[in-house]
Amino acid sequence: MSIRGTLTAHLAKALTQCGVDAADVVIEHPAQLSNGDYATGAALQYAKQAGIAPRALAEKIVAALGTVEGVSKVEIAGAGFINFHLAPATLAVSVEEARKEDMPALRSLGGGGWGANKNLAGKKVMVEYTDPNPFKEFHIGHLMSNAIGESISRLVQFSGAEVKRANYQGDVGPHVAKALWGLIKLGLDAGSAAMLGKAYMAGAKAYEEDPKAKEEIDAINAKVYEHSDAQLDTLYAEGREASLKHFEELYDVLGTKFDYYFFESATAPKGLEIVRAHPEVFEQSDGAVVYKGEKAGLHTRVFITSKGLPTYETKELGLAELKAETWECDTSITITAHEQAGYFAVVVAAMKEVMPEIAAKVQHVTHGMMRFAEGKMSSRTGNVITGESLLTDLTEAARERAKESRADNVETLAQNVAVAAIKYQILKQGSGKDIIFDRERALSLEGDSGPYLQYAHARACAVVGKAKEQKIASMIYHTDSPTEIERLLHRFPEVVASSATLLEPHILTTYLVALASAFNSWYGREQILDGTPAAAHKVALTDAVRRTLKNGLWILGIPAPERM
RNA sequence: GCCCUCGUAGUUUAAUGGAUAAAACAGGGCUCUUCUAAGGCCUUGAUGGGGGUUCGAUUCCCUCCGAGGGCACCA
Repeated sequence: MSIRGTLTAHLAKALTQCGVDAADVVIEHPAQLSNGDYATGAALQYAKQAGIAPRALAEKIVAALGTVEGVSKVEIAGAGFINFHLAPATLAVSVEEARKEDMPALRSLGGGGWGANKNLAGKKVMVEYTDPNPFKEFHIGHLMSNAIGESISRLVQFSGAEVKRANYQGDVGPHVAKALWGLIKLGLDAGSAAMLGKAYMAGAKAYEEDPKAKEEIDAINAKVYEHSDAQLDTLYAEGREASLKHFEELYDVLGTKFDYYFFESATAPKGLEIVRAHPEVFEQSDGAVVYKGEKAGLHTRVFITSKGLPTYETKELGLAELKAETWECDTSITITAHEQAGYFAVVVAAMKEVMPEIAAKVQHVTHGMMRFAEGKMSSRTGNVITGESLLTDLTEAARERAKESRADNVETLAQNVAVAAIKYQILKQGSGKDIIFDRERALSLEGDSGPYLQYAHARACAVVGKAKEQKIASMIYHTDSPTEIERLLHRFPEVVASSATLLEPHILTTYLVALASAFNSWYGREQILDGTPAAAHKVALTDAVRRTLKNGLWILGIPAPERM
């Protein structure tokens, strides 16, 4: 049993002995390490029920607890908190665990077993994220969805579930028609991703401003659905391929590998079939087919337009069925921006009526929008900032530093640092809030940042490597009085577990910075390879930090270079 | 108008209802002839207003103010 489990069991028993009927026993990690490794406010919580003062109850509880194996000290603090300090030997177990070699079976999980849990063992989870649209730019929102989705996928994997990554892309619809219109009018090359972006911008602008262009674009849209124009189909195929190929290059840099790709061209007919098969659910209204969300406390949305074309809502129903046919899972998570929450709620309400088994598995995770700190709305060139240009700019900034690093490959390091900078800024905060992206801050590559974590990891790697070279032993002495580092290391698996349960990568991010900071501070104070017998212990500790940062960064989807 | 998020140092973010509200950046001052200075050390500074629930509220409830998003043929 874990030390946490042991503590909870002992505490529950002690509370009962004190005559307290405790519904739940809460054990937390004190924010301040000086307050111990675990703590409970049970005495405060149940003082009223017990009819005595909190501190008096705390003393009774501590007396009833007796000795708990693995705990070296129990103290009462503040208003009546009971703080538990773990024995050095208990902490040493965690440190050794952190240093264990990866088990081959777990190697595919990046860092291996340290920090993993079995909370979702045997479960199958599909995570859909990124979702860029071919023919359009890969924008900041896609970068956000990608960073969050990848990290959630990995958290779920670290919880023992089998995960499949899915990417859903809009390869039909008005935006495609706009891009095709632009390609034709401007005579651009459909084989170039950059030209596609240009064509789309032109088409989108004309659609708003020119009624004739709008008519033409609508006609193209219909033709693409119907495949009624061979020439158009050829152009379409060329553009689609170029776009998808380009996205693939970005996924490679970002560290995502999708298992399934779904396309609107496939979900649209499927969705239409579903909607048409359920006239009792979807109603006719002003020539369109709608779902009246009011019956579920929501609002009405159009599923099939009066022109007979499926909307995104209908395609989403088709997607849900397509996913279920492709891979049967227990949970299907979709990551989108918060602006789609209202739309998604209506789709799920409709889904509950027409395919309840599938609807029951659906989970929607939303994130805020990325906005830019004032006065920094455009990139140097004056264009809108795309996800790609942001990456390019960050890589350029990182390259200057990388040139003076120890990296074998400057370009690779620069790219890794850039990915770390951007992903960190996305993952460091809780979901729901808009992300204010400050490019100056991100480009500085200092302080509370992805590169900070990478640097601490690389530094730990260097020390461990040097120790190996000098054939210095590496082992933990249980007699040593534990430092902040051991105590933080012990928390890692629990942090990963709660981060995974809440699907909140920022919990892990916050923890890793605390660990890296404690390590850097200790590094500044201590000479690790000091030629004394104590060096063995310090090397082991450094090794455990290295491994924890490595696994933690892996979960965040941030590369962990060994030299920089 | 209705619905969904969100208001914490100058700025960007932390804080499963708990302890002295934690960091980073920016500002000021130190620190590489010792293992990586993308580092370390010192220093100034905050819970939008008002009620309520609670032993205890940044956290939960109500209200006001403010920001962002959504609400029929876009995705």
